[in-house]
Amino acid sequence: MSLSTTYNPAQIEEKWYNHWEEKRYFHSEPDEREPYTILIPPPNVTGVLHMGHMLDNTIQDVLIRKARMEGKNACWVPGTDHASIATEAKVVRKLREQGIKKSDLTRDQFLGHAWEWTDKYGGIILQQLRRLGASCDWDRTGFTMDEARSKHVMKAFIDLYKKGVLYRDYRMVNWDPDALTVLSNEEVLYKDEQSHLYHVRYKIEDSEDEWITIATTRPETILGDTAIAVHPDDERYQHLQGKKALVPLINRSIPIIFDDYVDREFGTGALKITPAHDINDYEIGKKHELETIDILNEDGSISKEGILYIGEDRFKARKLINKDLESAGHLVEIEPYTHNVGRSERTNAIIEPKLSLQWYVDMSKLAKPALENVINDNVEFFPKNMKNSYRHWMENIRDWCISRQLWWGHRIPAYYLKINGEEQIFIAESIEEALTQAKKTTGNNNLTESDLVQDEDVLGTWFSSWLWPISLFNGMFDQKELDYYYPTSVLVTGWDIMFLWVARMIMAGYEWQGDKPFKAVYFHGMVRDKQRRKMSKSLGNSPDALKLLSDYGADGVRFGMLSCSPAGGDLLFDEKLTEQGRNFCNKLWNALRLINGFEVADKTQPAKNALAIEWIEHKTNELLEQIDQNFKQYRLSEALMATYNFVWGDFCSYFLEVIKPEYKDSIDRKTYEAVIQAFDKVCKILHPFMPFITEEIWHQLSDKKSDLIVSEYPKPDAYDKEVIKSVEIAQGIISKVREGRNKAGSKQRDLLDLYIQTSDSAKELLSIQAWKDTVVGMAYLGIFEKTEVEVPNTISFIVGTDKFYLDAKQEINVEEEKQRLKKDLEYAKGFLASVKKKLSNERFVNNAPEQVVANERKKLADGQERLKAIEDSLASLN
RNA sequence: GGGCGAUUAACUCAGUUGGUUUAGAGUGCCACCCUUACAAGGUGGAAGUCGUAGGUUCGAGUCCUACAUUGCCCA
Repeated sequence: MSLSTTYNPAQIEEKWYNHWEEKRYFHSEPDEREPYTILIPPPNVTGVLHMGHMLDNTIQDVLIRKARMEGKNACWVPGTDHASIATEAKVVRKLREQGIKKSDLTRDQFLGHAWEWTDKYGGIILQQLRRLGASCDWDRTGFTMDEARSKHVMKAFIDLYKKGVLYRDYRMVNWDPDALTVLSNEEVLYKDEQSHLYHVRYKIEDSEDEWITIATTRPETILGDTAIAVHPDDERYQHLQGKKALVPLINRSIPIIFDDYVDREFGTGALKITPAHDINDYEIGKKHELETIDILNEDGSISKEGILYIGEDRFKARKLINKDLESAGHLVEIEPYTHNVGRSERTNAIIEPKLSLQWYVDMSKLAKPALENVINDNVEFFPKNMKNSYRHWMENIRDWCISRQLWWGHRIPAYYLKINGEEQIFIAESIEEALTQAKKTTGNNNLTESDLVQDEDVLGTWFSSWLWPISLFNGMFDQKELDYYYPTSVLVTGWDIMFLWVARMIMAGYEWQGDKPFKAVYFHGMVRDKQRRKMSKSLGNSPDALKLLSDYGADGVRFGMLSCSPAGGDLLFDEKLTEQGRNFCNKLWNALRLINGFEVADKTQPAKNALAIEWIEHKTNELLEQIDQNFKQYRLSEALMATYNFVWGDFCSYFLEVIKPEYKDSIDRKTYEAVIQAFDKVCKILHPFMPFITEEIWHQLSDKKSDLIVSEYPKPDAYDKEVIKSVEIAQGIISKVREGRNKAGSKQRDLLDLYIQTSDSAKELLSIQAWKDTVVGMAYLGIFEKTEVEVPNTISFIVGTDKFYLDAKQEINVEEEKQRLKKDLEYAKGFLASVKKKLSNERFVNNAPEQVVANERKKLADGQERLKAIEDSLASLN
């Protein structure tokens, strides 16, 4: 059989993914095995695969595949969320392109379009995850707006209402004028932005020419001013007690009030108060019983109450009012100013503080168990320091605004009955149920459904997402599956949604199941570009995920994503890393080509092969132990790098090179079988990280009845450090011979002679035939023998404490050799000095543990031996 | 303003309760090599006062304090 010299992933990946799916390896049903469960953080139903998804899902797939191989009942449940705001915005935009306005449609008509859109684009991302190799149980795919999940949302809402945890209140909220909805605090992103501070003077009422100057970043809100506030102790303004000022351009008379909220240092020390458009002003307004004038419409344009610029957008109005203020002589100064601006996470629109009536969840009770159980590690966070921000947020938690002024989502099951101008609320799953309640409460049996009006708003998407760990198993209606899978094993997600989602899932878990939703949370970093900028569409700095998969193969991309993703830290993505992954695949592929090309013969196994086999087994166990340690702490990138170094350095560069037969020669059967076995093990270890190529190699290596994906993951076994050490000495010698060869410019396969200075350890090493053969073979030596005396015209070096002489069969450059030895000498001396310093310190000898002191003594003895060897060599050159 | 972290080679990062021969890896860099699995490769090499200044200790990259630089979260 002949294989191409480079690995071609495309067909192989498709072949194996289809095979795995056909065999239903990804599907899970409860049984007697230990479950290992992961729930996908649902991506937006209309989203497409980007770098963040690839990282998040690669990690999940690694964990789930390893668990599956370890014999656990692995269940990875996929799904999507309906992304209220994002999806509605997309649908509205699409309709607008067709010349249809949302306001021209009925709610049902609009939802028809939205579902059509969802059916068309929904699930694309789930298809794309298959390309990555994600081994999800697709039969269990959930969607936050499907029937089962919707039932949970309704039940949760009704349940919370009955418990008195839900309430409706008129408050200052975060208004998104583009999406035309309120947002929760967590959906607003704050950032410093360049802007201007406008100094505007207001005339004092009934004065000739007396003014008071305020500073504002939002001059358009002047139209809604209902007071000017100054600090009670501010001497500049004492004379204005009881006076009034006139709002520029509209001449509304407003009081000058005194309140110690005002910061005397800021601007002019005088603050304009606009209760309808600033949260702090609102508080002051309430305190001083000021009038509240809302000058903005929902879309951010000026309302009738604004008097001027009616219908103009808030930013256009700002420009207009500046011009008018200036020409009327009110504008004193404009200074550049940087301030914190909140924008909508979804639409990027600048958030408008707005008074409105919304539904809230009282968080005080829900937060308590959610905080406790993270602090005491009942729910374990990785990395640990994430607990700090979690605690901080939880301890300062504010109530959760859950209503959204949208149509796409779960409509709030609240029905309002108006009698004599007074409103009564009935919370029920259906209007029939609400009517029954209404009749009962009012005693009026003549009420009909038309007397009730359902809330026009929907619930925010996170109100369905927080139920995900419960709703995916239908937990509120049937505990059977939930009892088996819940709590799930681990949640893998980015730290950016810790509050938005993770915290709330924990709350929901304790609220409805009385238990945590997952045992651990693994927070990974954000994917950034090399300049540490977050990858985003608008910056255009994000590589096309699907193109990467085509160019480098899924295994290569997975390697690239993982190898640079320390837990919690940012991930600086560089295409070079996927290239490294691709090259690694190629390395594996060529190891396969080598082994497949072996001609097997029934003959005696060379001793050096037996030693190499013993060694690779020990090294594999050493690796397995490291991997085990790393996985326990979710240090996936370290586990992968350890494996990479093992495969490339130990398995390919050393093991295969040692056992590789001479050109045209055959390999003995015993060695061949051991090589297959060792490579099989490599495939198993690597499979969770790089599933496709390992499955292919596994089958190409030998005839197998079953597939790698469901094979048994190797368990770490005890390993012999002595064997590893003796081979390390051999490797040290081989490396030094190569260095000498390089320096002398002799060809790699010219046989050179190597002598070892007689010593106890030298005798012992040379007495092991396998060991000696290894060195002779790998270093291409003619002679490898002991010597009592210094061998002239050779390159000398030290490995461990033994001294070697390499005869490169040509005149050595004495000066160069001297320089090199002098450098070694310096190092040895410096080393000895530091050891001596420690040992001559009485307090060290007396206080340090015995072992530490003994080790220092050994260092001293070894160091002295080496020093002498170098000095001897130098002397012989003179 | 409150809180949390970071600072180790040119770059990205390990360094696990202080002691494993004066610090490791990957990438990059330099030199030599189309050699018989692999040039998407091989062999070898150079490269770091562990942010600064103090302190604790027999011993500090590791612990403490201050400072500098920097990132993030919350207001």
